Amino acid sequence: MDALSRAPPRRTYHHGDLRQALLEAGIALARDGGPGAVVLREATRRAGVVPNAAYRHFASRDALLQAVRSAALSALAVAMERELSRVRGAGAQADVARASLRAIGTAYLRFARTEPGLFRMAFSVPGDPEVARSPAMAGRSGLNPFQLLGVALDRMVEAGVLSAERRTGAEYLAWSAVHGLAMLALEGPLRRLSRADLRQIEQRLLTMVEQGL
Amino acid sequence: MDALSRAPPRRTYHHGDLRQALLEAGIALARDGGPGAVVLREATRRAGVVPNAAYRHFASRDALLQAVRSAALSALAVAMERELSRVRGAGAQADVARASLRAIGTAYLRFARTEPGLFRMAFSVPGDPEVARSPAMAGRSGLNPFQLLGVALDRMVEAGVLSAERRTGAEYLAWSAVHGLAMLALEGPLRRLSRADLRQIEQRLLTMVEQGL
DNA sequence: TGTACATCAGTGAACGCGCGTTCACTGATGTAC
DNA sequence: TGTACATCAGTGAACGCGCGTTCACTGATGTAC
Repeated sequence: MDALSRAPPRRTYHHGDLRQALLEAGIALARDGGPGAVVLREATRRAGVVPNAAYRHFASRDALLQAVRSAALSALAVAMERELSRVRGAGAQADVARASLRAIGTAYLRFARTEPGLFRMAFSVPGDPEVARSPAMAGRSGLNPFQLLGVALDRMVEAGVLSAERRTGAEYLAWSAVHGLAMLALEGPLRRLSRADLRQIEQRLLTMVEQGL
Repeated sequence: MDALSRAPPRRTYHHGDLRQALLEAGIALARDGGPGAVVLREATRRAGVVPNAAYRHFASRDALLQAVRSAALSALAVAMERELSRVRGAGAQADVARASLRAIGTAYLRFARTEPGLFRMAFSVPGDPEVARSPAMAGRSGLNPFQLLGVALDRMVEAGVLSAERRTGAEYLAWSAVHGLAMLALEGPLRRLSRADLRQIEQRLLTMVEQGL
């Protein structure tokens, strides 16, 4: 256990890229265990370094936490982009627009299911900037998850599927629905649902959003 | 500070109703601070009792936590019932049904806004039984929040506003939407929204659910 | 090419923290006769 | 009505835990001349 989590002894006095190593250790910790599992001392252990060495690279535990959170948001953005890329090419503009929104939602829900630790990291950490502009939180496109959702909604307006009036604040509505299901399934009362049932509900939820927006 | 949180010294050796006192202290702690703030030692301090005395009444910290969680769910149920009682009497069956569902949602969102600590207590605690039948989680009607939602949806079917087919699992969809908004507004990226903006989004969300179901 | 020295990135040891929980105890209460 | 004694509900003292963080340090690196 412990031996596995320790890095092999270094031959050099300097680490090389401790900051990156700590960040990666933090991400690994978040992955299985969520925010609470991101423990500074454990990250240094994994990097094969003495605890206080972390302070050369992060001002505090919270600074590390924020860095991991950015990475989690970025991973979500990438997952969304991947799902979006499967939509392109298909039929009429309206259909593409709708499918794009759905892809965003699908990716969000799948991310929550397959990376619960990172998902909680991304959204249930006191992270100060609401949805900051930092590229650290973005995907390849340079857009963060919230911005990707916004673009998808814009496309729906362009395609004439969503009125400009209803467009305003629509990200909050769509986001809420999808986020709520993710949370309830993750650590709420829907935890015990079978994966099949859950998937079905996910699809119905996305349909509800599509029709209700 | 500390003096305030300590109970006046007892005159009797026995407390009288320590279990209840600990539970109430736990609720107070949850109220401002959420689950993490429910600390066994602090609860005993407030009850004016030595830390380990708690173990006569709760097997562990987690047992206390679960009791507080039940109380939080019960409080939510009561809030829903209160909002529901304002609907009765009005017009056509269909309208009443729709208004009832909306009342449930409104109460849920308001509870999250006005009692954030209890809200988090109710839903982000590892509480084992998914939505248990325990009366400790219920309101005056004997129904817990989830069951109240179910009844409201049933009424919509009776009123012909919702098809039986779409009824199945509809609680998950409605619940998700409302829960997601509550969470995002509470500790997520929507935290900084003004209360007025938030209320407006809440209403739009409820409309989306109504139309999308 | 070689040396002096400032700067950087680690080490080693120690802190205080408050927590949940266990142990052996004692004061108070209520029940049987 | 009075007493003996089991049971109950508190006390007192102590534990180990792992954490984040601070301090004074030293080994390695790179830059100026």
